[in-house]
Amino acid sequence: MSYHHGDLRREMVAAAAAAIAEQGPAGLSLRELARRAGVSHAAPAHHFGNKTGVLTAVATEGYTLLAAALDKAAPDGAAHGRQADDALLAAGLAYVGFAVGHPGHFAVMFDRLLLHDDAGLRAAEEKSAAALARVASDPEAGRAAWSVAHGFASLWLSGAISGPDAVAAAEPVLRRAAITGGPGAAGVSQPGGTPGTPSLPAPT
Amino acid sequence: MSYHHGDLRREMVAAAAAAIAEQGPAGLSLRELARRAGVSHAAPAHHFGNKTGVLTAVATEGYTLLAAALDKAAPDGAAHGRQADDALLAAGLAYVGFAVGHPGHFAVMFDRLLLHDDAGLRAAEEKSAAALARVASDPEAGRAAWSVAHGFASLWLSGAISGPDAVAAAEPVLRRAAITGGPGAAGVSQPGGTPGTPSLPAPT
DNA sequence: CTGGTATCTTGTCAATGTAAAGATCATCGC
DNA sequence: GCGATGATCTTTACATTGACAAGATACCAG
Repeated sequence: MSYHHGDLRREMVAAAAAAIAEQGPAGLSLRELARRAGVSHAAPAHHFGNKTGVLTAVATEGYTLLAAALDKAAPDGAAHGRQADDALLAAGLAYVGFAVGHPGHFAVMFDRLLLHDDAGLRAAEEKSAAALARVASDPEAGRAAWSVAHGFASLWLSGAISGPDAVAAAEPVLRRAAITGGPGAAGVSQPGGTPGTPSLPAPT
Repeated sequence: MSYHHGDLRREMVAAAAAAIAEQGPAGLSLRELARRAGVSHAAPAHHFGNKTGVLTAVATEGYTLLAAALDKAAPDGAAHGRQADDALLAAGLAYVGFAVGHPGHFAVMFDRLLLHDDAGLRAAEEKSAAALARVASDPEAGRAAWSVAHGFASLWLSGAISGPDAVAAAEPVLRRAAITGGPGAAGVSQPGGTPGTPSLPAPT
């Protein structure tokens, strides 16, 4: 084998995501990864530092993919006017579709013990946070929609909710948990709610 | 050191839940557990078989605790009539409260690779499923409410949503994602139908 | 008291993550 | 062309872990 593999990093991220999808983050073995790529057992360490680095790389790719999926499902202009709720629903379905389509990435993205000071991860996180904010009328509505979609996706991936098609099963649920129009719109909005908190992980 | 510890199994489940809360399921070390309990490194294997067995035991305890929390928050009689939505909200808040109060248990409960054929686990799962079904008007409403609460709790524990108090922060979100009354009720921009009429009473 | 069983220990092994130090290659200045 | 420099990968080594087998100890029924 030649020394330079050429595209080892990218290939390892993909292999890691696949392995995580099958056996969870704990079942990921750096040596197994190296074996499948045909390189020595210490090769991954060079690209990712350590195991957490691999998970961080997978999560970074995940946030980028998620941002793209959200943008595609609910393009910029659609977030205003009467179709705002439609856009939010479309984004929610795209969120679920991303989660079941990339279970390995999804399983890692919300892990508390990632390298949250990694610049690439932060940038990717902000991309998807921006995509979410773009379809939500206000931060609180964003959190609500995010919670529904994230919860359904998590429960589906864990097997707690099952069926033939995740997105099809999610649609009535997302409609049921209807996100009410805006702040102070129908529904029970809060007097003097605290608008403030950011929507992405702060370094705990 | 006397041979019989007395209450080793219970103590280890508690220690495991604490360790998982800090370092995640992957960071759990059976040998470290044994060390802290002052027993030999092979003692855990006798009680739990293997590492997955420990996680299964923690999850079982988690489901039991969750069922108790749900029952306490929304007792049996409250699920009918006009207070049905109140009961659902109370159950949702109790769900979030349980998750942030027992992060170690919660982190393991929805792991796909548990020993799902364990009799104790199955029984505990069904207890909490029954508690959920008791407060939901129909299965689909149950899935919707479950998704919202589960999603918010997961995002909170991951740090994606943060603030001073989880349950207080969850309340407006759960209200926002208002569970509409019955099957076929209004949702997000249903064609022609009555617009979403939130049925939750305003906070006093 | 005795046999049996549950509980725990000791010894061992392969696999893993991580680190240090060396080998190979690619690229750029000259 | 060519040598230096840095990136990529290997080799070697070590501590830790999960799992297994076999033995020691404590409790309990008869």
